[in-house]
Amino acid sequence: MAKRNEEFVTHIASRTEDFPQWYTDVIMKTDMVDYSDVRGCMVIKPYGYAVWENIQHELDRRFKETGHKNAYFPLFIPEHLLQKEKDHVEGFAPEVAWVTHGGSEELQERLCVRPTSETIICSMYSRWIQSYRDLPILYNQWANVVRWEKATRPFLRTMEFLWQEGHTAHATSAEAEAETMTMLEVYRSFMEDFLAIPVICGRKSDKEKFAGAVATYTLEAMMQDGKALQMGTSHFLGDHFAKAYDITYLSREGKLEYCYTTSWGVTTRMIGGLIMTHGDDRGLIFPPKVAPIQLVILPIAMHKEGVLDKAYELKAQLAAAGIRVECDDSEQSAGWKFNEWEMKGVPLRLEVGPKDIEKREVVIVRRDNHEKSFVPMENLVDFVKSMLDTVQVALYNRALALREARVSVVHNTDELNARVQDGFAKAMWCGNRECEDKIKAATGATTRCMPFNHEPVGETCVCCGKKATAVTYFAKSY
RNA sequence: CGGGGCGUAGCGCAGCUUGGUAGCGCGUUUGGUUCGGGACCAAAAGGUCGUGUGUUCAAAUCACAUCGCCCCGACCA
Repeated sequence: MAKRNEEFVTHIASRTEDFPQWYTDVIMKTDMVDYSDVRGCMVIKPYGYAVWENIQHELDRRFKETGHKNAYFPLFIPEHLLQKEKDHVEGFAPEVAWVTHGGSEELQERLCVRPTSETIICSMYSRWIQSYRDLPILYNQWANVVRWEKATRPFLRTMEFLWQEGHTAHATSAEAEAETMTMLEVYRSFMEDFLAIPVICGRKSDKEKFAGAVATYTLEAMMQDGKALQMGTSHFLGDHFAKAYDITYLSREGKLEYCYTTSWGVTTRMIGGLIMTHGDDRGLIFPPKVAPIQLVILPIAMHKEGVLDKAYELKAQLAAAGIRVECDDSEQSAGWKFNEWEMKGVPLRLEVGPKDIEKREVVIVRRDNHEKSFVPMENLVDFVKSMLDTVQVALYNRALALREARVSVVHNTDELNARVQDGFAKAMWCGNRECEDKIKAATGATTRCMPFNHEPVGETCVCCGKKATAVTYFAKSY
């Protein structure tokens, strides 16, 4: 019956032959999203939104563990507030949506729909912060933002998207820098442990950094087509915003000082990263920790005496153990269900039929490698728990191996150009914008980041041959 | 914003070159047999061919315009 499967996979494009088409096919056919009547905006359907909810719960827990509190700021920002930080407004102005009318009346001052909230939040911080005793302020908000993008793709770039944005204010530069690094590490461990996506952490070039930041730190992941996806960023804003928005405090010594601020965010784009990191030609593969459904029960010959009852009993047992489990008792053939749930990326499948009930066992099949186990019913919960952990780790290791196979050190632009066709080039760079632009024009690749604690891989710039200052990753990116 | 592709039943598509009764597959509905890798038989429902204007006795088909979507590039935390 292998032939049937080949017919099935023609329903979604092959990811090696047409990766973009594969991506679109998979998210549409698994019912994660739908296009809407608004250009560039998507509907996140329940199966997709469940992934976001799992991400939110886990990140929110980690934010609170590191001392942050949630708040909510307005969607609208008056134009005069946006104008105050020069680099920031220059960076965002081209993609801002404006509200000009309330009902039929024209507004005296236009309102911007937030593309990010530094401006409105900093203006509030300037009111709330008077003394060193008010610091630090460690707030986060879960919100939607709007950026008027010209080209969009579901999850990866949409005009409206969901995210969290942390905004903190500190007494000293060192404290704010430490916060920037703390949150980068929160993101790194979340992405690697929870999403099973290996990331490369490092600093962005001046060209690529956040508009208005002193320094931007990023987490870069490699997708299966070798392109980079920026999974999240953490910004050290120095005193730029504090000066623009007049956030000052009276120090212990009685001196008026400017604050130092940070901001950090991750978005629904991570869901796109999840899909493009783990999926295969049969569809999605979710790491167990983030999977909307961790195990699906498929009753075989379910109209035979006792099969459905046993399936429901096993479901209750697994649910009671905290496993996200579903039982598919719909009127479809078993074969159809196998393919459907594989496409939807459920990490484990449990088959139970008359033969199994007789032997007091069930069949468990892994989504990632199709390995089949026969498990005695009395060991079920323990087996499933440990198998979910095994799959979680296996997916991370597979993604890491794939990335390592496609990263290499390059010493000239020809090598760099060849490498970035399907992977990351690691090279020395002089740090000058001219070389960065030249490489972009010649190869389509941009600087992704300058990683921490990497040994130099040479002494001269891959482009100009002058003295190099930093190890840098170059790649084509989303 | 540039280049390419596409809008026909819920979904995927054919039909357009050479104008003349709206087609196929999947899904859906009804009944029956099935069920361990996308089952089978029988019957049925489902369409202002993206939109507008024009050419014509006649337009899904030709022309012009327009809207939308997808991919590549440019641009972009």
